[in-house]
Amino acid sequence: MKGKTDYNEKLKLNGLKNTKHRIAMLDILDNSKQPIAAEEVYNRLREKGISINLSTVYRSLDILTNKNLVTKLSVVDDNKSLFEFNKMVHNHYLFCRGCKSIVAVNYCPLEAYEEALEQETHFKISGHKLVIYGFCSQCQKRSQE
Amino acid sequence: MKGKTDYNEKLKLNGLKNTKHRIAMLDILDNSKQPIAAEEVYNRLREKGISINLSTVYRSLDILTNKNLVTKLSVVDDNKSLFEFNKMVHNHYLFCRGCKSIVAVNYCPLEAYEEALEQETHFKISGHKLVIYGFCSQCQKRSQE
DNA sequence: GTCAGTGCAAAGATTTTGCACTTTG
DNA sequence: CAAAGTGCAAAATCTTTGCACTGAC
Repeated sequence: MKGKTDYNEKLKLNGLKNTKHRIAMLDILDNSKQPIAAEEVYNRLREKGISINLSTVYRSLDILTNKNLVTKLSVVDDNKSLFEFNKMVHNHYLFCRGCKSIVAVNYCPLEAYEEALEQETHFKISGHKLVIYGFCSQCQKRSQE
Repeated sequence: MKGKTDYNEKLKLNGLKNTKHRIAMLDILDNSKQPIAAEEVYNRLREKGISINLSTVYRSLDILTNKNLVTKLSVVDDNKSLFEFNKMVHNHYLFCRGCKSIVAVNYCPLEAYEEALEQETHFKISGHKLVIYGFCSQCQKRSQE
């Protein structure tokens, strides 16, 4: 468990004020096993006893995303944006079409690929999002029964 | 330019009726250089002089997606779903954060990666979506001026 | 004639915005 | 105190749904 001071500093470094809302949001995202939607962030704040408005959650997530403290992600099959703490560790996702759970995967095979693409297309590549779809082992079992 | 008969057959093969709406939709998607949103499909239908309702567009896109004639895609920075004709050629996308244009890229470096992942995670992988973000050469020039 | 497909209007879901008030630095 | 952050209500945007009508096979 990380100290609140860390979040405190991250905010300061990015020219943002230290409000209990934002610290709690970073804490929630940092300790979430999966990327979560704005409304889920909102619910978890409430569970922690923090009263906040949903529009504030959206606004803050937007700002945190722009400052790169948080990463925004979207998944087909689900018309909403998901957010996660930017751990500065590049990773990807396995999305289970059955139970809709998301698992992060660390290894990324795309670096060489991106270099080749830059040369070929003259794009200046800034990043990528990879989501892999399938069925987790539990959902496979379930469907066999 | 493909004959309408092709779309005709694709629909029939999937147990769908041949309506001018759907044939025109497949034609539009097939000849679009980029994945497009439902509303854009709707607009292009109108331009062709085909009167249709937006909800019908959504419903049909949904059905065509389920039948795998069409592929659904989502891009961060844009809270709507995009659709494209399923050319049965596996590809990926370069998304320009500047002009929001999308370019398809044919080569896919992920096959070996997926096999390794299946073994490691016991997921049954059914596919993936990869979007690479950056700035196209025109937008790079523009920002230097 | 039957069932899939469609139009229309209405509702649902997610996200954004304007404005007045509050809090942080 | 100034600027950033927030709450609230309202709107904007995207998508889905119920029901009655139409068209394909």
